Amino acid sequence: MEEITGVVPTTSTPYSEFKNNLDKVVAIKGTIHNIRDMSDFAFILVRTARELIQCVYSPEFSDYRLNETVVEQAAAKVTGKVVKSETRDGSERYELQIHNIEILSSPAAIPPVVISKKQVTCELSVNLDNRPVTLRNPKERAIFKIQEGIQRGFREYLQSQNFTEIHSPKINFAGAEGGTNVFKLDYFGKTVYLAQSPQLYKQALVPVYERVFEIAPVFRAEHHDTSRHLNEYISMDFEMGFIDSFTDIMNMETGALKYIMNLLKMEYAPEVELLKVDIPEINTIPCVKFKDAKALCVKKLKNITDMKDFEPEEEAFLGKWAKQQFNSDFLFVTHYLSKKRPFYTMDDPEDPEVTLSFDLLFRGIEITSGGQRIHDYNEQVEKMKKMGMNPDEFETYLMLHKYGAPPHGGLGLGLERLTMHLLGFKNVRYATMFPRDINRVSP
RNA sequence: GGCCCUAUAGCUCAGUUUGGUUAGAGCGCCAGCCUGUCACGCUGGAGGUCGACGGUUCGAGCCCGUUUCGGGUCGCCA
Repeated sequence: MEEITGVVPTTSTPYSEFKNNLDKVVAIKGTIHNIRDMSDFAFILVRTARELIQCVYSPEFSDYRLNETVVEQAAAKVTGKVVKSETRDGSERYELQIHNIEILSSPAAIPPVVISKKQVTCELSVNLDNRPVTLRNPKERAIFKIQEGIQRGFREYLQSQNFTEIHSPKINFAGAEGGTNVFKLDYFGKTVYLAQSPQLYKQALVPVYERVFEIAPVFRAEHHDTSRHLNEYISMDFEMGFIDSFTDIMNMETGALKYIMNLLKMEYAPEVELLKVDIPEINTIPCVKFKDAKALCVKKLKNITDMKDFEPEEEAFLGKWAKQQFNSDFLFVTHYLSKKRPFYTMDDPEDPEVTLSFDLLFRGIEITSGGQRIHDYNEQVEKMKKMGMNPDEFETYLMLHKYGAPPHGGLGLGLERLTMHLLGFKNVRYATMFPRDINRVSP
């Protein structure tokens, strides 16, 4: 066995380590991604956790002789010397002169779709059917590395702001929020429901920890068959106490988004480059009141019928407007109508028709819903009655208010939707590793 | 769920004026060649119940009906 003289690159010390090992012998473990057989030599691209490393086989310096076991998708340990690549464009790159290849595992069949090219070219449903394989493609996996960066940024920023990370139960006895449909489940003979939001739990924890957040799946039994709906998705939620105004929540979100975008630029550069991600610049995010935004839409667009909410066309228009007017990819729309918001939303004391709530539009699509919550017990009970709900059914939830809650508020952010719009996809499923929708529960 | 579109090789798609012998291409796969590729290139080869069922016709990938799968769009929302 040849002596290893260099530092072995691992998933934590990847390709960038190469230049520190120039002319030294290292061993890398990875999957054979592509083989370009030239004449009496060959290029073998090895796929490691985050990049492709070019290895060169030639009888000149390889003790090993290529054989039929060296195939795409075989797991291998490749030993060799780190040298500078000959590149046509003169860019500085390094490669491995193969001394030896040890095959660690061999595939039983060739992949059903081509994953060794730059792009996976099959259609979405075929891609999803073959997810365990198609995700191996560098561009496909970069999507979910970016998604990891988004949730990591959300977590790190909130931790820096003294938020406590929580996990609320996903199996619940009460249907809780209502409005949208919940999945029913048999639970030892009782009917229980899958959580459609951590809302009630994160509010309950405000008097405990003051600031809490959760990144977790939520379940919606909606019969929507669209390019932006999932029946299970990752919700990034936070809730904070002792706020002076619901603008505190918007400021916190602005801070989190700034942090996330910066983190992507700094630590996810290979993926950002590979996917040509257009990372938005965020300074301050402009705000517009719902009724002003609606007036603008009515003025500029035809056939506006729903005066209580926005249609997709209106959101798209407001996105363009924010870009032109404020040079912002983001736009807060505030003071939504009381009747269109959930029962826990606080009404504006100056105008009870509207709420102290907001949505965040990103490039013309809604990604967040948030606002200030009712903290006074009697006020919450009254609002429930007004909305035709029975407060007795919400006894556990109302313990929050009954035994004292500070002024508070929070928001929920759909991780897949944010990923989708950041990467410019037309379908949320491209930004979902294993989507669960009305027709798909596998793989 | 409503409306519109589609289904041909493992994948992505052609299949023509008017239905007519053995249904084509690119990628992938297999074999051979190529001294630096980087979506390598070149030559050759294998690979098809034309989604399924029924109908019209001397004859259907093509026309008609039914059905299933897939895509788009709308209801709602993150």
